[in-house]
Amino acid sequence: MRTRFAPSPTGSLHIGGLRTALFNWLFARHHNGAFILRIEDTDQKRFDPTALDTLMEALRWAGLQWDEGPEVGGAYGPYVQSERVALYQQWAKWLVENDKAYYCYCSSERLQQVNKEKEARKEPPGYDRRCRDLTPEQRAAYEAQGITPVIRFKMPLDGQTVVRDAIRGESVFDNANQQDAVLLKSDGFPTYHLAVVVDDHFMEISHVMRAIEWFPSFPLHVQLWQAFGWEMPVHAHLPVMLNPNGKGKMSKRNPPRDKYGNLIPVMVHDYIRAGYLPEAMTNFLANIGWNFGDEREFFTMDEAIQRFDLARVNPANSAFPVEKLDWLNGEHIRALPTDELARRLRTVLVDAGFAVDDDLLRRVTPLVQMRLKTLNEIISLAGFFFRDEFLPAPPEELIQEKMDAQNTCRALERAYEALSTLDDFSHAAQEAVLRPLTEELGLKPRQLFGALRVAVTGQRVATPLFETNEILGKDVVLKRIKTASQSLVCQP
RNA sequence: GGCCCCAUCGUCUAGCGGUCUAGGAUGUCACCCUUUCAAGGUGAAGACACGGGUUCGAGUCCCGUUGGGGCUACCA
Repeated sequence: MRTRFAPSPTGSLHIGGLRTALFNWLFARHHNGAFILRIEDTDQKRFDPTALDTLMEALRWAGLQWDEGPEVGGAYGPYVQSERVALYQQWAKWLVENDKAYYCYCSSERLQQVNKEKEARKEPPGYDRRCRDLTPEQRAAYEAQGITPVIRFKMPLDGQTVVRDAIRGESVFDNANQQDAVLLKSDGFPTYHLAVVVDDHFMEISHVMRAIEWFPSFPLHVQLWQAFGWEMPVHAHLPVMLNPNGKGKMSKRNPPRDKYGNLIPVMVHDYIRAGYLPEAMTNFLANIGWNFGDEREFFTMDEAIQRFDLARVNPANSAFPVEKLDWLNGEHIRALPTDELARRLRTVLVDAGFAVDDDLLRRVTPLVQMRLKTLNEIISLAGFFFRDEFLPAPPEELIQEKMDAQNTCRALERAYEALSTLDDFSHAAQEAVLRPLTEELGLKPRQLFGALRVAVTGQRVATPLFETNEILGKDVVLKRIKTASQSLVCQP
């Protein structure tokens, strides 16, 4: 079994592209086959020299290593279409010689004119096939004018094309509705239609899994395979991922938003930057349009490989379920060994400009592990551990529910006294003196501990108080409590 | 507009003629736990788009309607 992912390098990798790549990869791995990366860079106008690296980086991040393709090579190369142009030209010519295709000399101006007229007559747009049956004399006349022709496919004028998709079965298209598509452009480069058939054939691809957007050109491809007389691989068209509201497919134009109106990313790199785990991302994507087979939705890619099967691919399009991504990311964060999580958090902190003490990070990590939905949340939740300078909260933040400045100040002073007596500053030792203090002061634990948390961390929402204090150390903690109580101007 | 694809809780899905008074997950809400926030536990609300067939029997098969989506380039 051989599958391929064949993106065009026009920018960073689209999240939908990653899903397509993932399904191809899972299928190949399940069957112990090969997963091939092929670069479809036949559109010179949209060429972006940095895109290929970005694309490969995204695939590697997701763990989708390819067995053949750029950088790794393989027996069916080259794997970049711009390096295969001679092959496409050769086979385009073969089609012309065998009366399956023809040279077309029409200018794009004429094509536009034809479409304008068709539109006026309320006819569907399309080429009028003027060059389909040119005499040798007519051709010679055009050639004499120095016009570089394109090569168009001779689509059968009548009859039907039956296509077979592994996910939805057979569909029938009337040939009369089809176009004589351009196969070879006047710049000598192939269009997608020619290149995909030639490459899938010579690269011996056994299963083509691609986006449903290709379905309308499927009859053309089927006719091309037949014209060449080559055996066609199994084709499966994957459903599209729609915006979370179900309106239109995910794209940069038509930016997707979650139910609160927040923009959600479309590009893989934006998810990387946002602190999502590759384990979560692939797990999430595998659950869209495919399912594990039992009721589990949380699984590893090794487990998915064991079970991956085209029969469980759902033909229906789906809205992008963003909330599940956050949930799954949290689950994967919790499933990580603590030192591994620390390693990944380190990158986030360093990127945010913190000087990271690894010993400190190792102690903080267990406190945040069950609280993070994304790695980036470490900054807002526990960034205070790593900041050089302490940023105290405004004094009013110290005052808890049903308390006032006076009793808050008093409580902080009493806590200061209690903690300063401790030689052992472990969280257990702190709790042993602070919990009785709540009763003595007639406060609820949430009131006293809440005030202390704000005093010590500078935030209302933070890591658990005693464990946090233990890491910060007695000196720092006492100093911050004093600062806090002084900010409240207590009455004696 | 034309061609094509699709249709189960808000969302992702299970269901491949009888086991469906439709299962799971997420999200929402409530309660429990609780030092904040999480995590965890318990529970609640929540769907077979509609109309015809076929069949002893339809969420499951067929047709139509409606709705949604995709495509309609010398882009992929």
